[in-house]
Amino acid sequence: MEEAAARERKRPREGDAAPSAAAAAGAGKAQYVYLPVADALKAPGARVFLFAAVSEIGAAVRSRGTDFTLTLRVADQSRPAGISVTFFADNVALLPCVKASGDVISLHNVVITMHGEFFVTFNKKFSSFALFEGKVSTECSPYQTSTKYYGTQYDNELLTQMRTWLAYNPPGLKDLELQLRSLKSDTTFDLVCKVLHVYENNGEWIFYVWDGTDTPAAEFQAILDAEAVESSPLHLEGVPLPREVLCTMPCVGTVLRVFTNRYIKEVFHLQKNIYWARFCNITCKQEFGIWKGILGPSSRVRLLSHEDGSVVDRMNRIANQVHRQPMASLPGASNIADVEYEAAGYTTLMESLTHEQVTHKFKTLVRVVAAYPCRASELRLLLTGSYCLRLTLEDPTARIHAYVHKDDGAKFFGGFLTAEALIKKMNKLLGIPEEDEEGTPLTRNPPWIWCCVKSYRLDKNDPWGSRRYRIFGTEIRD
DNA sequence: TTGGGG
Repeated sequence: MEEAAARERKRPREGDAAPSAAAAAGAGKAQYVYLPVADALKAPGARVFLFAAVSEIGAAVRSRGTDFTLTLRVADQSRPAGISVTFFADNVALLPCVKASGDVISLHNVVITMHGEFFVTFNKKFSSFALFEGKVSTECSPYQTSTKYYGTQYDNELLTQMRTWLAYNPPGLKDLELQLRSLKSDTTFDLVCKVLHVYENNGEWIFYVWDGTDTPAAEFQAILDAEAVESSPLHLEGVPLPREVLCTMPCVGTVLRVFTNRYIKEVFHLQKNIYWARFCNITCKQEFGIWKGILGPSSRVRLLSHEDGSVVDRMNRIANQVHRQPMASLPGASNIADVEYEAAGYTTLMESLTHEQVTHKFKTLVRVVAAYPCRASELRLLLTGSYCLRLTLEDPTARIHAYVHKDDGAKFFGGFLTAEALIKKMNKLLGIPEEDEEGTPLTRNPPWIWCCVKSYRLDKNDPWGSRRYRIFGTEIRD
């Protein structure tokens, strides 16, 4: 009798709870109390009550049936790795709308299922939920509840416990999280970033993502494959971004292109709005010295709200950023170029690309990643003064082609040089190391140089299409 | 019914 009374006391007032669930949970167990997630897994098929923190927020999408569906990952102390919860509802507004990861969710009458691994299913007929803010607060009432949610006498106490646990175990902190500034090739990591643009073509998707930091400057093969150097691309995508999209890109920090040929269901939301997101289990590599993100079979995309801890952290860092110059060039750019255009302010390449006027002059800090021509035999032709040199300039925000006009060649190279001196200067510019006793080094690492560049147009009728860049007032020092 | 990561 007493046991039954105790059970009754602990049982939330949820009148329509099915008796079969109690039977499934085994005799004598008070099934209608909240269970630690790890314990709930011992009762697959049973309806259970869970009180957990939301660690990942999926996007609401239409199911293959008639409903809308949403997946959250929730965790508690008993299972910090968390478990996936699938919600169904015939209306998006009925799905949980989690404000930030780390918020707390109460789940009543959800069912544990096992399909290779454990899942939690929210059944729209008999399950209910409530969402609470995860940050420490005296506010204990939920900010969203489903219909049929009846709070229990344990809610407040569990909420306080969960908030305390969360304060020491923030859900955003993952050991495999990297920023763009610390990218590494061939490792799998998570990236918290703002998705600025999504491009689709024939089942291939490109996500343009940004976290306010600069990708590391690439090292190139030192043995000059002239063809590879001359054809060094300005960007990885086949079709360059249309100007109206380009102009929405930030002027500081790298916009990383993340490629996939898999359909990512969050893509709909990302195309419609600019979101912060967590790209999970992604990899990266360099192509032509440009970083490229890749979403593989095990990668996922999770939308994050602006209130999410990881996002707030990124935005604070961006707001506090003092250096607009490329991070990799700090503490000081090598002084191999001497710049006349003292009056001009510093401008990133993206700032120039998105400048509202075609024609303008600026001073920038860049690396020369490629040159055309670069073969010694052809470089000699520059000495005749009737050819121009095309340099591929790079900073963390963009690459451009900039021409050293034939009239500016002598100024740029610091006088009329012998062929040998010219080749030596070009090698220095491209970061090609001089041979030493050890033999030819394997990599070249172009130095950062200050450059004056002017932007102009060839055709009045097509100013943007015929836009060119030309280097002026810049001299390569010995 | 639908849908689903370690």
